[in-house]
Amino acid sequence: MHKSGAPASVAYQYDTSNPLIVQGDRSILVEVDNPRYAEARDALAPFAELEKSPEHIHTYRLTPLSLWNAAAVGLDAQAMLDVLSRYSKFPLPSNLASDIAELVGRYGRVKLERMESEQTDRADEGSQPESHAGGSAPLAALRLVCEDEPLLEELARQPRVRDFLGERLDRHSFRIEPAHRGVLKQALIAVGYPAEDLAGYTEGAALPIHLRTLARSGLPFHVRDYQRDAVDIYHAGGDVRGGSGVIVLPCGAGKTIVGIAAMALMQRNTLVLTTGITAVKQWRREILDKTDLTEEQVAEYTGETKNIAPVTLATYQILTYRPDKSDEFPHFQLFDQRDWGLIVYDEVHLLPAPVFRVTAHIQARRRLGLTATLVREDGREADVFSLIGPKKYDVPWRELETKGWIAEATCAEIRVAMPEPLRMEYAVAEWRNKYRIASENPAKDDVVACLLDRYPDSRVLIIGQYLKQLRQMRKRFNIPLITGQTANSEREELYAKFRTGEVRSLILSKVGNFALDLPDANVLIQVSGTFGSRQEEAQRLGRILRPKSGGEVAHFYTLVSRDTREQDFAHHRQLFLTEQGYSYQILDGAEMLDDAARAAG
DNA sequence: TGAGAGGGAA
DNA sequence: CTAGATCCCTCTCA
Repeated sequence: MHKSGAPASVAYQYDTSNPLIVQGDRSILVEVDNPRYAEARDALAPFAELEKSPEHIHTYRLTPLSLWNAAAVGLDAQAMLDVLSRYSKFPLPSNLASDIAELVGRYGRVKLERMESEQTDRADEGSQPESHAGGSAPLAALRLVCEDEPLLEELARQPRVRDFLGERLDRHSFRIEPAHRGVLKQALIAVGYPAEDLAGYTEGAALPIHLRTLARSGLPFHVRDYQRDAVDIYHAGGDVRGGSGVIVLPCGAGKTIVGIAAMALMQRNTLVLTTGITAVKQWRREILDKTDLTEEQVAEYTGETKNIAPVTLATYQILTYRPDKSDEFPHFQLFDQRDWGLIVYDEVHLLPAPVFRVTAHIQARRRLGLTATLVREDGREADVFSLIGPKKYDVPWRELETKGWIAEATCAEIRVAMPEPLRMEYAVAEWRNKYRIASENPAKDDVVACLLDRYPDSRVLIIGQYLKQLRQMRKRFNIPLITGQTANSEREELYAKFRTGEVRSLILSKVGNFALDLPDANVLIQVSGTFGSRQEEAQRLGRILRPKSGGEVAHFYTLVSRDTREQDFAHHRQLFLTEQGYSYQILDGAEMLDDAARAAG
């Protein structure tokens, strides 16, 4: 997917009209108003992380993890330096080239390999897989290999790493117990040398799966180009380089289809882990609709049904369940119930700690992570990298927009002043209460009214975090409200009415973050949200990204109290989408109201 | 046997 | 930092 840039010998035209300032601390300043901004941003995105995005200058950073993820898809240091040089105002800081080369070069300096050389060759995907009724073969021992002897010595002396090394095999390698494969990788990334895992996988029990060209629903079905690319790249290198990693795709881009296509490629018993029961049901529906598997072959393993079949769908929560604080996780046995050949981690950015732990023990199983935003709010990205695998594929959201797979969307941040008495309340409030006071700013209601008037023919969703605030809006606008307390039957009824247009707008609490069956809308108004959650922002935008029949543009508005903590959190929330190429227009709430009043005469 | 409420967890 | 939603278990009631 990523092409390496110009050859190293090219002389660059450093010019102050270029958009980047590259600094020695591996931060990069990007001029947003520069004509080459979009181009530079897209070139930067594969190996840099957006850290701050105030109006005019954005700050990106080359973090070890962003560089290693790029290295894992084959981007080399020279290609990255080429990008920086091409868009830089000034010659790069003298230390930077060696600094980047050093960091990027660390990925793969140590490798995990299988001990035996007589690796049994597996038949290619095209041919019929043989059946493996007898369960998995005994796990072969592994070795950690590093051609750089002093480095290996240094690593072997690191306390965190030392414990997982077996006997010294020769100058360049140690024996590794298969059980230590995961924890060793975690230790190595923690000391700054992520291992490249080339030890391969156990086959898993065979399961013939074929994709239908005509879905059971009667609609034609085919895997889209980018979905096919994602699976091919995930699998590239067969069982040595392929077979584990993460695919990043926007909400609504069909991650389930990617998972199903991976299953069809592997032809193995598969365990799918998801965030909730509704997701389990959705996966099951899709699998039955789009493959030739039968009802009996696809089982749900959740709080309500505990079936196990060649394809089993489970929730993260049932895995993390522990009776009375014991250290036992009774449902972990699910991992041993079958000879799984593939484990799919849906919404891998939400993977909970105990599932990391068990995943560390099953590193011989192929693993596929799926997510819309690889960023976690808890800083455990390194665990995803070492235990699920590096990022294998992503497409900027805007690229899918250009191709028409997701709707074009505009984003706007509307700053709303707080009324005078509230400003005083805010000023004297305790630090921890300020966010809520700002979020519930009642002046937002007037702006919502204004937006509702502006889009009389659109389907509008209003999403917020505080029930009190939402109830107030329901009262004022007489729009139905759905919260966690709303009975399922009532939810479905409202969704259905919204779909047919009988109900034009809905107010949603945090249910809107999870509801998979929520119909698509054209306009989304966010009136409050969870602190700085980038993921939530992305998820909510995703609600309006389904392509519109007439190709209409979707609109995302986020309402923020001016000069408050909420504004700071709002900025953090926007980072991921900004990285994806969306820009937030800043609007003034008071001006909007004035304009609306004038227009009304 | 199944539905529904309540508590605890992350 | 908080509030809210979800899920899983157990208990109760029919």
